[in-house]
Amino acid sequence: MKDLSPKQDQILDFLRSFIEEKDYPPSIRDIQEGCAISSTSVVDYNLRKLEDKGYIRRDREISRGIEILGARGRRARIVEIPVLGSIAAGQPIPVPTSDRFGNDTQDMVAVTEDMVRGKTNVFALRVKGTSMIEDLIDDGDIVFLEPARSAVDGDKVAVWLKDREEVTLKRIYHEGDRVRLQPANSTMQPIYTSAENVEIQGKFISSFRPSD
Amino acid sequence: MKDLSPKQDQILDFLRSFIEEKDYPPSIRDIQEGCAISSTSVVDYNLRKLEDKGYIRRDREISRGIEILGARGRRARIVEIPVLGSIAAGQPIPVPTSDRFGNDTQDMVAVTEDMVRGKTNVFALRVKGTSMIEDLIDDGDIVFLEPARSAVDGDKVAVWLKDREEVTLKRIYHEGDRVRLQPANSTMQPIYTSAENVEIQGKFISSFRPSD
DNA sequence: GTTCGGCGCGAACATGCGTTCGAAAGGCGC
DNA sequence: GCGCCTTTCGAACGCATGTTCGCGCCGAAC
Repeated sequence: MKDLSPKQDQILDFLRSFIEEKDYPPSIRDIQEGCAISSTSVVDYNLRKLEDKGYIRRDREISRGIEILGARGRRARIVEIPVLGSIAAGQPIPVPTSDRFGNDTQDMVAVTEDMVRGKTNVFALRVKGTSMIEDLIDDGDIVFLEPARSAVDGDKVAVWLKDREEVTLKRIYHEGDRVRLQPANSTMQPIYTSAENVEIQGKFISSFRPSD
Repeated sequence: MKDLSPKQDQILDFLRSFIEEKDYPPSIRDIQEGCAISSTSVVDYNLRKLEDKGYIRRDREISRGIEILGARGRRARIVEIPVLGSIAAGQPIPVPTSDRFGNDTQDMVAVTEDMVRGKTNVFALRVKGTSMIEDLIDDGDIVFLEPARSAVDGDKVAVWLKDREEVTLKRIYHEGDRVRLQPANSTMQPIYTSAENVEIQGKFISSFRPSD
């Protein structure tokens, strides 16, 4: 796992840029041409070296069976999260689409999965307004939520208010047969409504502030 | 760009999971086996259909020359950002390493590049303490910074304090030949020090709060 | 019924591509 | 100089893989 020869370094660089551009690994002969090497066996030789040193992984007998390891290669699992819309701005958010891949032009953000704690089906919303400012959630923040239909008192949840036809982000408290939706902003009043009127959409996981 | 047959849908799914797992696209025959198709020509046929419909791109005559387009394929540029250490906790942070890829075991987070506004060489730090709480930066947050050697008054910057040998995140104000490092916490006092004593490391871009 | 187009099938073909082998050309210590 | 190892070279071998073509199997339109 030490330093590598200039040629190996060159090959590694070529590997990266090739994959970056084409989205699939190069063949031995691609590398040969790309690095101006005279023989395929030289490429093979150095590839073995790189494998020994742990920089790449190769699937033998398989064309283009090269995988970059280490640093960039030991890639953390990356999840792409749809940004479904805005929250607490009065307008309804689109119902979480069937995901799969119909949502072509939809906003997406990608994060390492530890940023959403390995949860699945996480979605995101843009926060409008400062109703949760004391929970350090500001206007313009992006909040990550995991789908949920229920929550315990004090949870920060996105809820659908049937009568208002809007989604809002608040702390939730069950009080008998009604629900208190508590903003984290001392200048704002809680919303009291009936339990039937609220439909929990998701629970707060984490948040991101795009800019200053 | 309309709906696709069950077989095409299946192939597309297989493509995704294969690439996800192996890091390189499957061959025609890989698809054949993986989807229990009896002939390679059937795969080829449906692959052409998928290409016509714009779901994939193929490089002819090239083994495994398949690239997924659309939705997941038109992948947003993802940048990996090193989390260099903690800030404002008293201990120094390691000097931003030479990047390239010597930093194997280093913590990394990946985000879409719009989350760091396309800046380059961005790095990240974990925040310790609540000295910036009123700027909505809490203990445990991860802040993204762009390298900078100077800043204008009011900027949130990470500065190296030579005499204390520590890095801290504060708002900076130049006051004559001295510098005021202003915490965003009314219970804390600003730090006054000489301009020579501070070395600006980076400017605040954005922040992320991992958990509730 | 017949026809036609979408789709699947299997086999053969041509070539892309990984692998192997023998030989030779450097470094490096002796 | 002499060994010994690493690296390079060129060519051939052979499997892996993309491509093609003729032939069936429908279901829809006529």
